[in-house]
Parts: sequence; structure tokens; C-alpha cells
Amino acid sequence: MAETEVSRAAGVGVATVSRALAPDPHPDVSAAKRERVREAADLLRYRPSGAARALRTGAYHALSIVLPDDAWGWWEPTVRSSFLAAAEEGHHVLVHPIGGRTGGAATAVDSLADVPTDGVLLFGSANDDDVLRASNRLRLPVVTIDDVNENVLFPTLSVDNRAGAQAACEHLIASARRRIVYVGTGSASELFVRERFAGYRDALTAAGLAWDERLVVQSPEAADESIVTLSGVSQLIITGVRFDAVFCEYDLLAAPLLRTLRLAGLRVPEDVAVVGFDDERAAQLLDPQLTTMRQPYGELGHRAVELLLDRIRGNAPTVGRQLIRPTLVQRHSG
Amino acid sequence: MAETEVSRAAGVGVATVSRALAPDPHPDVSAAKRERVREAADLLRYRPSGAARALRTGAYHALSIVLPDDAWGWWEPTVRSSFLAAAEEGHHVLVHPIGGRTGGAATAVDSLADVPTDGVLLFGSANDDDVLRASNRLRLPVVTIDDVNENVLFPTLSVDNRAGAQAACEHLIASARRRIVYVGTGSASELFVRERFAGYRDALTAAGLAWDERLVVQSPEAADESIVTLSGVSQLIITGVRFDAVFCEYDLLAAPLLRTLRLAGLRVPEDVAVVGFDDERAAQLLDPQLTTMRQPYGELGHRAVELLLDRIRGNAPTVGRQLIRPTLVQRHSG
DNA sequence: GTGAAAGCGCTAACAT
DNA sequence: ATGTTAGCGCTTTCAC
Repeated sequence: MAETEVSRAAGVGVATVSRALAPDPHPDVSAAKRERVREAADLLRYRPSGAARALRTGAYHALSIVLPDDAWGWWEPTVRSSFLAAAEEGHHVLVHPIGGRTGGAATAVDSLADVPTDGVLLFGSANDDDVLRASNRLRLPVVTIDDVNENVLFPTLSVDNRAGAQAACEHLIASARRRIVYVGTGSASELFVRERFAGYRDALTAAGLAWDERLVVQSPEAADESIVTLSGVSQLIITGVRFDAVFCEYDLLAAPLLRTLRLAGLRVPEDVAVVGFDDERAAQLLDPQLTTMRQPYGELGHRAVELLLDRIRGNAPTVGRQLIRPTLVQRHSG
Repeated sequence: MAETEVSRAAGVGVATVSRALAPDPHPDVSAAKRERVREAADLLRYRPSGAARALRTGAYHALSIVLPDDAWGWWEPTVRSSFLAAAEEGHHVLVHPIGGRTGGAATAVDSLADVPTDGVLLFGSANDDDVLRASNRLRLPVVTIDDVNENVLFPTLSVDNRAGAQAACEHLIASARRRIVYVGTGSASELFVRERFAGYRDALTAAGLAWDERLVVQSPEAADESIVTLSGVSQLIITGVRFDAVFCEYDLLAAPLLRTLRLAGLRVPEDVAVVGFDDERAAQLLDPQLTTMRQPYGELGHRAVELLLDRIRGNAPTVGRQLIRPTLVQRHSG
């Protein structure tokens, strides 16, 4: 059902149909005619051609989200809020998993050449030269959400991991904990890891607590989610190093950590308070339910879309990082 | 950079450019010319217009996925495998969260009127008259993934919940468990709930185990994920009803269940074996890691896309349900 | 306030 | 094997 047929049925010109049915309806159409057109369109079950529209106007009103392969881990809700934000602005959203392509994100962006899209929201890869090249080649603006890479080549949104970690530890300190263990994977190549560790130190320093190297437990093996316990923590307990709290680099570490503490007969939070970071869905399934820093998922998605639309509208690309603070969610572990 | 300019730069006609650069390149182009065209296109950073292409061919080569609103969906991996399957078939994927629209899925489908898409993959709502109407109105084929509604109006994919539940319980029986508790939410309006319960009974019957009504524990309050323990199970223990295994209607129930058992001093799996259903990501974060029936996420997504493409290509719409069997994943809870 | 007509960039039919 | 041309369905001047 093309516009022509609606115009014929309504007894008006095609231009009037177009004006009456435009996304933001044209003011120069009399209410009467608009009504006539709408009726005819309904009757004919007219469906405007997005293709013709896009061809004519040069804008797809569509955004692309490029996801790494493990993507809908913690940021699923961020993707969701992007959808909502985009919809509010009248844009569709296409989702493209990188999907094991050799070349990673850059290849994925490259393959957007024949995708009807106006811009790209990329998770991670904020420092990827090849993505920048692809972006320039296709004249496709890119915005990233990334807290892994230090140097960024695009407008980038990140969680304020340092402030978040500090807040988490300060919460522990406020409930009279003095010997706080830091549990991490030791993968210092990732920015968020360094930042969270820095936040931990910030909190201890600010509170004037003594620094004890032994309280820093790095468990590279915990990168495997299916791990059962954290040997580093068992070690600590066996060696008799005293501690009354643990800050987990991220929520998923809390699962093996809690098993380890339980095995050792330590009660949470009575003997040891535990705080995580992320507020993944899993956080409240753990036993006890995990107190944690919640990622600002919703805000991340919303602001990313706004940033991207800004760029699409031709505004200056402010390359650089914008930080958003996470918030404490208190549950039962500390 | 339109095709014309590439044709000019390469010194060939537009048709040749079109043929050389088509998604599935036309055979009738000499290798030499194709190379010339490609080079010119690269140089000019030519990007084909998806709009013009779609306008001309009448196909968007795009599918839409309509998602319910729950923040953390169990279907996440299914959506991912749909992306991959669609990409393999040269289709883009648009994602549309229902997003609190009044009217739910039907309104969401309705609003696809001006979305450049060829078909819809809908999670849930397989029995929704209004969706059917919208689908007809827009002449947009719909395929659903749904195991909540009994009557389906579209080609529908479902997990074989009954066979799955039976397999789960048979696994328990095979390890010499004889008194198996069924823990559910009692929301019998949902098909998968009835089916899983039926599968439980099937298994008991097949094994010739006595039926004990007291072993069926319905905990409506567990619909709230943040619940800590299951009072129905505590009750059972207090009352002195003996049992040596629990089948959970779905994985998330295992979190409060395991807390309840632990509180009562029961060891898992020594005293009580526990098996869940879904194999959500959370399953292996529980303590002990949960043995469960894994939803066939990948197959669900792949087959749904194939089904949809089939319909788009004009093949007969086989309204009705297709079942896919889940598989047992043995971990440490039973 | 409304209509007539041009043209967005591509592909397919036809001609060579 | 390649060039020429018409036209997909819309929006946007430009008339009136």
C-alpha cells in the first residue's frame, strides 16, 4: 500500500498524505483533511516505507549497538536502557554481536558499511585504532561505554570505579571493620581493576588504617566463573591472618568467596562483612544476599544514547571519558 | 558517495558497480572490472545505501525481536543466538523492548508499522489476539518463543518442559533418591509450570514411587527474587516430613531453597539432592553449584530465526508448537 | 492549505 | 559481459 493509493482513496494529493502522516505531523494540514487521510490509511492498512523515507531524508533514525561476545553479562540492563532512550528519541536500535569475527570490534564496525544505521554505540574497545579508522571510513559516529581501556579515542562513558570502590570500603569502615581484605583477579591490564584497587587504598588511607600487604589476595584462577573456592583466601585463614571484611573486585567473585568463608566456619556478616561491585543479578541470589555497589546501568545507557545522538546531529565530538558514580545497595552480607 | 560517482571513477556503468558490489556478487562481471570497481569504491569510501537497496528490492533483510521488560531475562542467550543465526542469513536484527507500553506486546508490534523490518520474533504472548491482528494488519509475519501460554496463534518454539522435568527427577531417582520434594510457585496459569509439575509426576509414576501430597511445596511468595528462605520447606522440615531430594520448578528458586536447607543443618547433596531447571547463569554461582536442566537456548534462537525466515519467504505458516528438549547439566547439588 | 513534479540511490529488465 | 533506463515510495521545493 503505497502513499499514492492512500491519496487516491482520500481524494487528496500525495503531498498531503505525506504531510498528514509524517512522524512529526506537518502543521499546514487542515484537521479535516488529516482525519480523512488517516481513515483512508487505516482502511488500506497503509504502512509507510521506512526505506523510501530514509532514502529521501538521508537519515535512518537508527542506532547500532555493537556487543562483545560475552556481552549481556553485567551490562544487559545498560543495553535495555539504551533501547528505551533511543525509542524516546524516535530511533530504532540494531544489535550486532561481534560474534567471533577475527578482527573483533573493528571488523564488526566495518561490516556496518551496508547496515542502515546512523551511529554506533560500542561496548569496550574505546582505544581501538582500527575501530577509529573504520568509523572514519564509514563516516559513522561512534560512542563507547568502556572502563577497561585507559586511553580512549571516542566520547566514552565509564563508571567511576575508584570512587565506587572507596565508597564500598568506607561503608565497611563505617561499620567498624578495620582489617579489610581485597579480593581480585590481579588482571591489572584492565583499567577498572586498577581503579577499584586504588579506591580500596584511598579508603584505607583516608581512614588512617594500617596497610597490610597480606590482605591483598589476587586469584587469577577466579576468572573462571565455575571455580568453587578461592585458595588465596583459604590460605589467609589457614595462616591465621586476621580480617573482618572483604571487598570483592566484582560480584561474581563473591560466590566462591562466600563458599570459602563458610567452609572455614566464618559467619557472614558477623565474622566477616562482604561487599561486592556491580550489582549483577546474581548478587541477591547469593547467600547471604550481597551488599554491593550498583553500576549506574540505566544512566549509562541513557547518556550514551544522548551522546551519540549529539554526535549524529553534527555536534563536536568530545573525545574523552565521562564518569558516572555507582551507588551502594545494602543487603545482608555487610 | 553514491554509486554514480564510483561508476564514474571506475569508468564503468552504474549497473556494473551494482553487480560487482552486490551482497551476493553477480556472476556476470569480469574479475578485472570487479577489482577496478572495488578499488574505486574503497578510495571514495563508498557506502551503499541500505535505504535505496531496500526500496528497490522490497526487502529490508532485517528481523525484529520484541522483548518483555524484565530487566534480567532468562532469554538473553537465546536472543544472542538469534543474532548470530540472523547474521548468517544476511539479516540485521532490531530489538524492541515492550517497554511498559500500555497494551503490551500488541502495541509493540503495532508500532512496528514504520520500522524497516521483514518479520517479528516475539518472546511470549503466543496466544495474544491483538498481536495476531497487528501482525495481519501490517502483513508482518510473527514467530514466538513461548512456554507460558497453552494456545498458540503463531508458529511457536518451546522447551519440552514435561520431558525435561521428568528427566531431572529420573536423575534423582537414579541416584537412589526416593522422597522427592517439588518446590514451585503454584502459578498454575503458566503452561511451563503445569508441564514441569506433570513431568515430576511422570517420573514418580514411572519409577513406582509412592505419591505423597505433602512433598509438593508451593511458595507463591518466591516469585519475589529477593526472598531469603522458603517457609514451606522450613515447615516441612519442622513437621518432620522426611525427604532426600528437591526438584525446583526453576533455578532461581534454588537460591532461597539452599539457604533454607542450610539453616536446617541439612547438607546438599549428602542429605538432600537438589536439581533445578533452566541453567541460568546464576546456577553455577549457587553453593553448591546447581545441577539443572539446561534450556536449549542456542537451538531456540537458531530455530526461531529459521522459522521466521521461512515465513518471510512465503512458506506456509505452520501455526503450532515445536518442542525442544533440555539437557541435564550435572554439577554439585545432586 | 494543497497539488504537481523532481529526485534521493539503487537494481532489474532490456538492449547490445 | 556491460551500458542505458525506468521506477521503487517517499519528502520537498515550487506554484497556486
